[in-house]
Amino acid sequence: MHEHAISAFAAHDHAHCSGDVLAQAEAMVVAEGLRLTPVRRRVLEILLEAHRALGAYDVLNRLAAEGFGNQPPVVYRALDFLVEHGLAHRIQRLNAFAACMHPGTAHAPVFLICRTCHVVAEADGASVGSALVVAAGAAGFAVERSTVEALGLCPQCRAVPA
Amino acid sequence: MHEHAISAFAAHDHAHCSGDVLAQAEAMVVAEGLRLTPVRRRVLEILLEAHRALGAYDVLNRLAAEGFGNQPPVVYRALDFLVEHGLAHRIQRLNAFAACMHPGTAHAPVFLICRTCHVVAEADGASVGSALVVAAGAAGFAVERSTVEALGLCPQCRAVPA
DNA sequence: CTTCTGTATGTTATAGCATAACAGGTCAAG
DNA sequence: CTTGACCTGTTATGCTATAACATACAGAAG
Repeated sequence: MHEHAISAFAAHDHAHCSGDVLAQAEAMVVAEGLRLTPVRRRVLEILLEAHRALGAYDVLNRLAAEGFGNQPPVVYRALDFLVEHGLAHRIQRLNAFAACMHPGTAHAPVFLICRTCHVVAEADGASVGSALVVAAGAAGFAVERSTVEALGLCPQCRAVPA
Repeated sequence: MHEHAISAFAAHDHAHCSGDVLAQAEAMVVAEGLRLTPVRRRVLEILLEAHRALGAYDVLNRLAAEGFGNQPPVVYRALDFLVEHGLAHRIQRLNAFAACMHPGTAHAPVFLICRTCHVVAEADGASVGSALVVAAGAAGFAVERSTVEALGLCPQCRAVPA
């Protein structure tokens, strides 16, 4: 599981990884008795194809161009569904959404956002999460959900300074 | 420095802690050759008085009621200044802003947001930050800024379940 | 096969958050 | 007293998100 962030930054076959994730998503949705409807599926595909975080309206524009509804609630509902069931994540810092790269796996994701190329990678946040629980516990605070996002430079952009 | 989160949740004299922080802020601003103008100072005071996260328009409404400009850029510029210089923090999850409770101190803040009473406390995030740097480093990512926010229950709200 | 029911989608309207661009004022340095 | 830097004010607009209601559709019950 440690190689996800690395592979997200490395050159790779997007069509292939998207296909894998989509297959996992379908299996997971069926297993839970949920429905990956055309709109939801297409939104997930759009996020997977983009392979970076997209704003809700970016997704909406693509949906509309394909004959789906072109009003905000259409895309927000689909995004809410995906986020709710762990198939996508919301990137608070960007007011944007990104496909989850390993759905079904329990994870406390950490997002690494490159300020140059805008790629968003998902890293294993288990150690960060436990440090957070400890720090919060010292204040008597019970953590239920957490958001951890880092802004910086990805390996490629570090290697090629602007 | 470990007691900040605790004191933020505990009952205390807001006027007193606000005054302290404001004095620290003034000293810090002078030391750096910056200007804590009336609008900026008033915005900071408003955040300190509220003692929780406020939306930009909440702050703007109070400003406007006191004769300052009543257009969004007025408050956003003041908030940007405060955030830029560490006198306030942006809470991404809430699209809101909170005064920094110990300006001048280098810190990687972690925010603890109570989902019931909406109080926001700032905890020491040093351990969380270093875990984050390690996790990101494994992916070759260089962290420059990070956002760590936890949603959950504060001590008071845990004690008195709804 | 039809009706019922829950869920999903479509649509209208509006609310909330944020910034670009330009105009005018203040103040200290030269 | 002019210049230049910075701050404030204002207009206008754009982006993000949701409430509320109407329609459609699939599967279960009869």
